[in-house]
Amino acid sequence: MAEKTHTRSKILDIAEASVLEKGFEATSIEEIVAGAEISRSGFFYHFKDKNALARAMLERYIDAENALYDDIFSRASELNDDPLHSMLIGLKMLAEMLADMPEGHPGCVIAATAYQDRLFDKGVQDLNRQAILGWRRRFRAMFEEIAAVYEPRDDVNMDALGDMVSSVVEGGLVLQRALREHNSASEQIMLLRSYLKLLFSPKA
Amino acid sequence: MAEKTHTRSKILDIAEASVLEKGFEATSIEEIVAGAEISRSGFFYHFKDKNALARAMLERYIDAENALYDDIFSRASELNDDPLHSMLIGLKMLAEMLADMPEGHPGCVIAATAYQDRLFDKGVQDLNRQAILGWRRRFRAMFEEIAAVYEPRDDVNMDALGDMVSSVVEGGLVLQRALREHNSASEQIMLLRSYLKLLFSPKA
DNA sequence: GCGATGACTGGACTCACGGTACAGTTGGAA
DNA sequence: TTCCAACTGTACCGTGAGTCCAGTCATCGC
Repeated sequence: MAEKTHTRSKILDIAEASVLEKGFEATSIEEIVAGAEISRSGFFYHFKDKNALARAMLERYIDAENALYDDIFSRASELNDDPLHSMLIGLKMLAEMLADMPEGHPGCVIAATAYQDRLFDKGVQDLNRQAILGWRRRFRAMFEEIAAVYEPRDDVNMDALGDMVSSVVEGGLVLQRALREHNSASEQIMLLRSYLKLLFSPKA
Repeated sequence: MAEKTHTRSKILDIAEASVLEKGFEATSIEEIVAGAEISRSGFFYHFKDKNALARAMLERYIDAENALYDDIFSRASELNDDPLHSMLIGLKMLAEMLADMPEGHPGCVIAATAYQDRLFDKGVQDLNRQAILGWRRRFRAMFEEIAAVYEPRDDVNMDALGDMVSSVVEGGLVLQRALREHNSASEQIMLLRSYLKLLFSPKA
């Protein structure tokens, strides 16, 4: 996602950092333009309003998240041919990555937009929805591949299981933020990993 | 939590409904006073500012959530003496309860305040934190009781496992909100139930 | 060299909303 | 009757989003 201009991407950088730190509403345009060293008019030249900014941020974040998942799980599948084991390796890598991000992970962006609903227009909300549905498909496919090899030990809804990755990440990030602990999200992912290990363990 | 006055609790009712529907920031005082049929001054008579309102809402919500957990898990333990089975019954009841709430569950309140951070004062954030820590202790104790009977099939961090209930509820609610599906949270709880079933299943 | 265009700046303005200040009203308990 | 809690009404301030618009400056095709 090469930005059209340097200024535009600079605005997005500053805005993202500020939104992650204190939320979208609490991030003022004043503050963004000060950080980006531009004028207020300059901001509105690039973004029609705060909604357009939210949309651009969300797009950027979703692309980054998809790239991250692509990277992690392709590296994991290179390390092990078995679909279950490569999934477990991938989740471990994801957990480590989250633990290494001291000031939290942009996953917040999804929850933040979800919880500020009417503040954003339909475009932003659809973007959010489509991203989560994309992750559902992605992980569902991976779980089906695993299930073809290891018969699941419990009868589970595969769509829900696909959603579980997003759910655990988001839930973990909520706790992490509320508790001011920096490892909740990675611990929750390790529990998901534990679940998958048991769910797809070969029958005795 | 009997409210001091009728008006005060009416304000909280209206505010809660509006916050659940569109978020805290998007809920204006103007709108609350119109709904409660009082004057702006009346609002500020009861609440020093929006922060005080948030705090009161959070307190009310946390009390209700605790009462809900008390109710569900005490009923569940009456239905079955075994700690694992009563936990599984309780989670099923929780899932059904969430599925029956068409317009979502106030769990949002926790995530909403978590994601609007700097908007609230330390008091509100601590309230949030203490509530989650309380739930961690509650469920951790229940899981330890189960683990005393059924040796866990995987080595898990018991604090993280205690947190998992809150995490799954919050994560599920985020998805539910973002996807505009009304059963994500209950499905995620059923997956947590499935995990616990496998984790504490008697060894073959 | 010239005009068009893209990327801005500056300033004046409106509006909504949170919040303050304070004087006045009302109904019921002591 | 007096006192107080629970309000109402009005006027006012600051902040931040968003609009409008005139002007600047560099660059690129012609």
